[in-house]
Amino acid sequence: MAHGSVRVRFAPSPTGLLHIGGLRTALYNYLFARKHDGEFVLRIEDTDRSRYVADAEENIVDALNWTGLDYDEGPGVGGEHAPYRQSERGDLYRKYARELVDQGAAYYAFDTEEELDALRARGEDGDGTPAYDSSTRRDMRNSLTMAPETVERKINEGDDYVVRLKVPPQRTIHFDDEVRGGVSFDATEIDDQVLLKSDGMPTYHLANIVDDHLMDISHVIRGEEWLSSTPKHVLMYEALGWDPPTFAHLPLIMSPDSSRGGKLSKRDAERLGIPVYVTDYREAGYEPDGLLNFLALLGWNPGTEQELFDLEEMVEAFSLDRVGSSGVQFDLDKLRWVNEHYIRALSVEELAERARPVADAEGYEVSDERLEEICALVQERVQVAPEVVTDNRYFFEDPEEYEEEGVEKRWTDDSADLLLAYADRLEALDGFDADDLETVLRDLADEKDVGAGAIIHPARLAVSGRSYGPGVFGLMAAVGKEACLRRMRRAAEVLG
RNA sequence: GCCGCGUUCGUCUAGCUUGGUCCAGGACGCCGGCUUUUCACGCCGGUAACACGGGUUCAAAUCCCGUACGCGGUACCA
Repeated sequence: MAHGSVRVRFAPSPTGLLHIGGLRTALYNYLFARKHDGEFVLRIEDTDRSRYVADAEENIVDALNWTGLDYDEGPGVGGEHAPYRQSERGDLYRKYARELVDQGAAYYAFDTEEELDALRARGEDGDGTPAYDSSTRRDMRNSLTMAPETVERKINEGDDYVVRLKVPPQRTIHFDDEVRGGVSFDATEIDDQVLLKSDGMPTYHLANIVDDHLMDISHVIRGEEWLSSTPKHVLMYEALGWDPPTFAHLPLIMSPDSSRGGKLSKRDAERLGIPVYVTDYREAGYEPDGLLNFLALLGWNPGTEQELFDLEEMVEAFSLDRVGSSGVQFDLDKLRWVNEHYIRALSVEELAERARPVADAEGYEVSDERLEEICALVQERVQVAPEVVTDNRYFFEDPEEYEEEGVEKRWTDDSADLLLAYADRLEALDGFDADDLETVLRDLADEKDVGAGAIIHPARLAVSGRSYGPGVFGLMAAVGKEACLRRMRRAAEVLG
């Protein structure tokens, strides 16, 4: 490695809410930095005024805070390379754009977007040669073809111009990628990229390399969509006489929809019920550590059979050479499975804290004590905290209907009588704890000479409306005496 | 179209550098069983893959070539 210390950056564009793929990129950068005792920098790439979204930066910061991916430098926390918003670093980019022009590695161009679009749209000319390719622009209106005085005059007169990278003809640009190995591009395939836009703002390409160099970034870890533009970046590093950082391009997160494929888009994800934004995961009640754990495994593997990691363990196990190179499909089931383990690791109090706002939002009045009792019962059967409430509504309200399949299978001719008898005995009971409920039921079953199941199943159906759930006795105790009696008697009546 | 990257169970993947120990291992999902005179958890078992075609070799998931397919890029967006 050419660099002494590791410095990486997460450089999102504030064009909207932070996407799940962005979080994974941040995670890998974070893991790599911590693993090598390096620094993790947050840089906001807000050079496109037209796509700027005011709240986006705050959302990005919130997401990083929520997941615990602490950055060492960035907006808000500062650092010796501040500022960390590209919109505040404009002069820097203009300076290096000029330097590139002075070195002959870039040039001023006066062609309008419309002219270029028209040329591109024309496709091939009659003789089969393309109307536009990488060499075409060399014959257009720019500082390569015009007299220096003319160029100077046009600029002084306020004509719109851009600065373009002058891609050298006939060259192969090669660079090494930590996850893909060697990658080569033929320079004739590379367009003369705009570096400085006519509004004076840099494009991603210029801003990116200037900042990565000035901020002393050692490793650029980003999504694969950047692989094709990396040769342009390499060319710029060369022209400026800078050492390029080490590159690592991560596989893209794809839509699990086999018929459509492609990058996981907002539309696809919504259609498939997959949350796209980090905010959505937070609202859905996923554990941040669980989300991170899942994301780490999406494109990386530790080389061992370990699947569950806390952040520290992930840091320890992480390495770029175990990052895969093919696109990965998002698997919601696996995320839920991972999250389930994080739910189990919670204390009952912690789970209740998470369930509280859900219960409140649903309008259920429940004491902390009882909510904890419920959490203890369902902790091992929910995958996401809100399900404590939303999948177990019978704790809060009488069931309105009874699961058809369960009734068919468990409700028999003698069920109503047994249930009524059970209810009567419970009514005479002083307390209402699970042990008593069980004793009474088993005694009754013995007397009536039936299996305990003959009462257990109907009781569950009556009290919860379902054929599955936590152990019946604990469940009934949590539901409470009054409600249990009411529900059993009603079921006896309704189901016969 | 062109350029680049990729292709092992439905999905995430191990294995590929240094060919044989792989009739390919793990995990999610799914199915079955055990346990529980209640659901689940747990445990046990099962299902299912080297994209295709040519080489090279005594031997190929592993090396080479080609094809197909997928994805990315091809913007004064990032």
